[in-house]
Amino acid sequence: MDLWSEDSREQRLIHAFSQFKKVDWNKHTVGDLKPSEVQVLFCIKKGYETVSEVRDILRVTSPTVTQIINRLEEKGYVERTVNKEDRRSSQVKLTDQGIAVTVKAFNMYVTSINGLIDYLGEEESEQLIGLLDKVFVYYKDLNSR
Amino acid sequence: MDLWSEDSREQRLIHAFSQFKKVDWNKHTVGDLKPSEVQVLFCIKKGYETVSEVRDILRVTSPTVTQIINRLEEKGYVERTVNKEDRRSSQVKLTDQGIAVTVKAFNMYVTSINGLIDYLGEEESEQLIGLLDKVFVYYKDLNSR
DNA sequence: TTGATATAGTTAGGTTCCCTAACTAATTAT
DNA sequence: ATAATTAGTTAGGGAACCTAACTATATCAA
Repeated sequence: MDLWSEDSREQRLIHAFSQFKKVDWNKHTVGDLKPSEVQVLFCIKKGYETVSEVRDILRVTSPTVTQIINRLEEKGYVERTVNKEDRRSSQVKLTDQGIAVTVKAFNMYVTSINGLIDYLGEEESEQLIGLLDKVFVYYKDLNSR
Repeated sequence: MDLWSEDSREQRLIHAFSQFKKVDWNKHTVGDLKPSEVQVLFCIKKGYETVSEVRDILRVTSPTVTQIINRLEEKGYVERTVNKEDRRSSQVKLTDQGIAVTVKAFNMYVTSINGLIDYLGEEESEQLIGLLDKVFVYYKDLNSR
């Protein structure tokens, strides 16, 4: 099989990856929230409350998280309070408004994702999750060497 | 199952998607080429030679392609010539230097992807391609309604 | 205990990739 | 012939990231 052929497994995988990256499964605008802001709100809603925690869950850098939280604070969706035990770190909490908008966003995401899950079926959905994780782990290990 | 639980299928899929988007399977720098430039070079190497064709294959807009090609032209990797049959459209061709760098980039990409294919095995690789395409098609249809 | 090192977070500035709006020039349809 | 369409371009901007350099606090080690 000629590697330059569009049908080689390598090419198909490269193409599938590129295409998939462009899928805007998370591009529903929820009010004034950008997708990255929604992701951070989800993290906080789940109970991760410091910049470091959010950074590790989302696998981005601290400045990225700081800046997203700055915007969320300006919009009145979160509040920072200094941790009494360790004054270097701050606890980020959702405001009432923040909770409302997060729940709203979450419902939209779940509805959308459920459409996909219905389309794929239970078995293929699980397969997909497993494979995506596996790919992620492979590249993570590759880069940390 | 509580939807807010990290273990709900919805949450796991949302998380898997976010993580996967961050995988930098295409972040090997090849000389002075950015990943987007590599993708365009691959298209041209495959024989797509107008802005419109590249745009449709990569599913971006014309200005995006134009600007990438501008940079590739500055770097001496491609050349534009006006199409005699339709003077609105231009044919983009690789220079000798362009061919060399494209082949080099392609070899790097294939080597990297083959690492993944080995890791997943033949069956799972095909499953992955199939599932990614399926997701892509689902969202494409969803958006065109 | 104090001085070095590590950790949490921030600010500033930059890169990449992508977009829309507004445009030119050429072609096709009425 | 003129209106509409198509191909491509330029200009400007936004989203999501990053690194470098910084402040402030905490911990470790001599």
